[in-house]
Amino acid sequence: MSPLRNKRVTRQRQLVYDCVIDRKDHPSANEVFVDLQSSGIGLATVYRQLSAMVDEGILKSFEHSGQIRYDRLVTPHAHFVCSVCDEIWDVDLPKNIFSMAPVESNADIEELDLTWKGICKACK
Amino acid sequence: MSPLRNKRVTRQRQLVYDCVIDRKDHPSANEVFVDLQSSGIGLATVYRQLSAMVDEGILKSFEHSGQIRYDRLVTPHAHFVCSVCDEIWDVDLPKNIFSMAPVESNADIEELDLTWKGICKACK
DNA sequence: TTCTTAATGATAATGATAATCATTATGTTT
DNA sequence: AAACATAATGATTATCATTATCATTAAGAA
Repeated sequence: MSPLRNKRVTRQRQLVYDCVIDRKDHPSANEVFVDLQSSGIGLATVYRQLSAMVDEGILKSFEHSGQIRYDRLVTPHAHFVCSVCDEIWDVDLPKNIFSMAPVESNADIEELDLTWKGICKACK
Repeated sequence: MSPLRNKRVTRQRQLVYDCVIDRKDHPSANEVFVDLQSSGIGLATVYRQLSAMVDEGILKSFEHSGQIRYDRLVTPHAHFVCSVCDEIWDVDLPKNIFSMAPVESNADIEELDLTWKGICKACK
């Protein structure tokens, strides 16, 4: 998926998109901004482009320790977070998880957030 | 579980605890503060007591649309969030969910966060 | 009752994100 | 290629949630 989407392709939009794709992790807006410092991009533009791309379905986002993290992987998946180093990994959802939706809700499930927490291999 | 726990039992601690227990929902610190306005409690004290109670295991917390929500239910459970009215319900975890931990993580799972999202019965 | 010190409350500080607005530059039209 | 309409940008300010500071207060022990 390209960073186009009936939007103007500005130099800044391309920079933000490429940064998230290249990093392969789950950066915050500020981390993207720091990476792109030398380009002279403005912080507000980084925030705007990231949230625009989430609205367009090009990126996903989730909350993590008080800030929004961005994810280049937009297909359904879960996360594993190490409670020691705080690193985040994309992991598979349990098979058939969507069939395990709670009956209490009595509602159609649109999406889910699943985050596993533990100590990663490296920290153990 | 009482709000004791080798801490001094102040009037404010009791007020904060009772408020969360009585509300039966998932209030933010500010919502607790508003409820207790007439008592003259300070906002900082509400924040301090809530996070202290989480540390002590008396309450649980989770992030929701940019703020910390507090939960009187401390046993493992999931949440259902309505994408229309933004209300939150406690729901059961899928059976044996802990046995479905991702092999990729190669780690012991300490806990998990699971939030289902959809449109609730009332909003449909 | 006195004493020790944890807890409080008022307030300032911080950090993340959103809003504002004059300026710039993209994509289209001529 | 030049002009145009307007979306996007960047500098800045504002907002919101939360944390830190510190003088004062009040639990709970002596």
